[in-house]
Amino acid sequence: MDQVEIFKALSNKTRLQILNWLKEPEKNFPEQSDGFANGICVGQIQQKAGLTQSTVSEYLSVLQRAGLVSSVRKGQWTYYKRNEETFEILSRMIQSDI
Amino acid sequence: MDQVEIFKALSNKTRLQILNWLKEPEKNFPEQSDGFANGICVGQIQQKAGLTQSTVSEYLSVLQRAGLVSSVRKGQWTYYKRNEETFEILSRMIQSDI
DNA sequence: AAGTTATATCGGTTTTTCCCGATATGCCAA
DNA sequence: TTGGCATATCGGGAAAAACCGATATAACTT
Repeated sequence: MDQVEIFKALSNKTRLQILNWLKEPEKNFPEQSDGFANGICVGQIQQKAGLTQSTVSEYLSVLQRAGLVSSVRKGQWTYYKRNEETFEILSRMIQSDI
Repeated sequence: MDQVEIFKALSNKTRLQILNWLKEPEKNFPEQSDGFANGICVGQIQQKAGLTQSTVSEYLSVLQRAGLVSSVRKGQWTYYKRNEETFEILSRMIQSDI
């Protein structure tokens, strides 16, 4: 739980948007046809973000290293979803630690 | 209340330390002889941070632009203190917005 | 007015971040 | 096993951040 790493991950407009989109996958990624239980795959996120595939892939691993999302590989797809526990811890950390 | 600006301000170890020191001014800045009501002056913070005066001054204005601290000028000193309201808003923002 | 002290700002070097295109890897299908 | 698709990684150019030393400003002192 590296504070600086978390705040760096959150210091980017696109990454904040991605996290926000992942709060309501059904609403924000209606194109995804294979359910939402695993999360959302990189391609869907990339399309919505309007940045290149490499950039979005990199952004997602920044978020993952910070513990803000988790990923599952299924076949050729990697699905990302929010890790709500980290947000709760972070919120409490701001109230008590920082 | 610019989210990215706040998170950038928090993305630095020294700045996080400064915010933490300012939680308990009496404990962390016992050298300050003129009371704590106004906050802590730049020189005290600089000494504790071990960075140059210009760097610490710059850091404090980064924190101020993000709304995390406020400052008062008194004579030749500028006193900084935490702006607790921003931390509360931030904590809630993480629970609901982000 | 001239000197001293506290802070802010300016100009610069080094490191980090942003974002890209190209390439590698992993998985599936024919 | 060849080809295609999804994702990851690599190398790099441009912009921003992390510092610094030098200088400016502002206020106080004598």
